[in-house]
Amino acid sequence: MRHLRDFQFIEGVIKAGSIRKASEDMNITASALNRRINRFEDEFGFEIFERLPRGVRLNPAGELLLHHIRSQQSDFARLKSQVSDLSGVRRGHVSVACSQALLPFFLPREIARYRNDHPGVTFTVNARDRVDAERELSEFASDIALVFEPLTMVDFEVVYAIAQPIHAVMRADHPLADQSEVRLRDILRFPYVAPSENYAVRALLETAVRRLSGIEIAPVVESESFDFMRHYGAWEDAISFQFPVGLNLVNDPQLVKRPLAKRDVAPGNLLLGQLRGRTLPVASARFMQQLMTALSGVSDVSAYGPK
Amino acid sequence: MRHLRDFQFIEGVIKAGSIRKASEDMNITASALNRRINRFEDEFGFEIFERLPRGVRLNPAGELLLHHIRSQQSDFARLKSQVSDLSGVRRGHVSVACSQALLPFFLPREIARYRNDHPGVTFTVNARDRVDAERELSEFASDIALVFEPLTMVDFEVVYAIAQPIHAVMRADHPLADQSEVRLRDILRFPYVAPSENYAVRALLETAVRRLSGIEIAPVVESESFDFMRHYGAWEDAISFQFPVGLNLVNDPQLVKRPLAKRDVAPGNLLLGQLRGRTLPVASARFMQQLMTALSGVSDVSAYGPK
DNA sequence: AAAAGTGGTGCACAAATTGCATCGCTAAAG
DNA sequence: CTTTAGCGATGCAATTTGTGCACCACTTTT
Repeated sequence: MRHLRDFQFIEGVIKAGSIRKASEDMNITASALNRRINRFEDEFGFEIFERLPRGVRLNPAGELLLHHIRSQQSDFARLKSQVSDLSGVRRGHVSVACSQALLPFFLPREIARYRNDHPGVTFTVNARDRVDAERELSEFASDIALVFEPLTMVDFEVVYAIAQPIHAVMRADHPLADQSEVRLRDILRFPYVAPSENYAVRALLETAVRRLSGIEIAPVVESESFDFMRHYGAWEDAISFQFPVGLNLVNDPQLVKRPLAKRDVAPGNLLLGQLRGRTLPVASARFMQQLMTALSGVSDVSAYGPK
Repeated sequence: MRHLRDFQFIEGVIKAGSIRKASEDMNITASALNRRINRFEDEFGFEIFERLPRGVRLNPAGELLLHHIRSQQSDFARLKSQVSDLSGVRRGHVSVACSQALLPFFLPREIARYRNDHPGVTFTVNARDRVDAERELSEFASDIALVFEPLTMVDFEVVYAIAQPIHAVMRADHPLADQSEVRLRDILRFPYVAPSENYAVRALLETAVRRLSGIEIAPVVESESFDFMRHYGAWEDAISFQFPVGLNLVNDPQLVKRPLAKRDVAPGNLLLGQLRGRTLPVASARFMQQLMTALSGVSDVSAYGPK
């Protein structure tokens, strides 16, 4: 849209760090771009960039303006989504930032189901840790976040929350597999893999283990990739940890999952949220509705695994 | 601002009802204006006007767009207010829609006090009944509303509420003046003036009187102007009705106010509010804060009258 | 049937925007 | 200490964009 061009240029300059670099990215001369910026600052009444010898950087007023730009672009997208909604076809784009655990099974299923009803809606899905997810919300880079135990929570408006006990995933012939729930002490005697420090599973395990004096967490393999850890089980008979929403073991009869005893490890909270106070586009709001109902009937998800 | 020009033209066309009429108002040719509109619709992807033989009118998509325009203009004003706020001087503009009762005394005092601290802030004050006040909020024509008993309340977010018992205002030598509170039955035997039907005072009186079978409200003078009614007391010894926030009798020793008995007439609610979900500009938000503290210490206001 | 509205369009002209060359400046490199 | 490379700003000509005028097709009112 025409009236957003200045804003797009400003965003380009911010990202590039200098007017000249930005001009190369955006098919415009540095001189023209420079004048656009200057003219905008004139009309706006305030400078928004600090001029440094090596380029430009936003000043505090510019930070406020940047947030306004992001917010306005998102508003405009919502407007178009609303308009196309009332002209019959449901169009739009939904962007989700989520924990890795939801990538292999839960989100693909839900998105496919949504797109089955509304083929005009497209999706962006990105794995983000709980800090980055919130940052993306506040930068309007994502509409919806679905993460375990977010940390700061100032801009994160929780729409739906569900407790998820950590499950131990192991081979069906594992010595612990015949117990309906497993104790943390017992697990730590066997080889196990665990995610690295900034993931919720690991944090919950750490706090739980801290109560067992003299024991430390010592995974045989530590990784940031849940995908990798899941596949690792095919090669060594090691226990891994997962939240049940991320699991679909019906296709893999060799693996079973067992909940950790609640008195040992606190359950994690899976939080569905958005930017505080923001009104989502139609498509995103509806998809969030669907996620809520899917999560509230999450026993269905568990049903895919052994009872 | 440059990027809002299209929006301003669109607003002009909406107000004028036809492109040609709008073009006369806005120093532009009908042909140029027409092309701006068409180009905008092209880029927007949807028509926003219905073309009628006698002009143009918004279609549903246009209504949504109009709301977006209003919201964006207000957002932009807030942004500028925030920016000038961080550059030291507090500037801005506050627009208030309020009940008539607050015009003579309460609001002038509060605005003067605010402007004493922040001379850069300007004000718009308009008397609006409780329906129009809410409409103005949702059209972004007013930032703050301060009214008695608003009706629809869907877009009206109540920020602060305070109960106001109706007071009877009479001459100091009136037969009822020696009572600390007056009964409705007694008042109705004397001449009295009352506001017309769509004001909260009248509505509360009507519902109260309806419980006294066989009696009807019969004011000797009925008016929409509280100002007129207050002055009328100088000419005829008649009782009038007012909320205490609107009264400052310290300058008029000839008049006294007495509360109506609570068991006779329900107190009215004075509601301070804004558009639901809106983030107000800095100046408006601070002024609303001041109003809240002023209202919470409203016993000070009553102290201006006789105890 | 005529008149007075309306929105839409081709064309010449005016205005705003852009690209190029260049300046003055500062920090990093030699 | 000088040199160099990169930065933002600016004057001027070229070009793109927007505007005004005259006019069309159409509908309602007179």
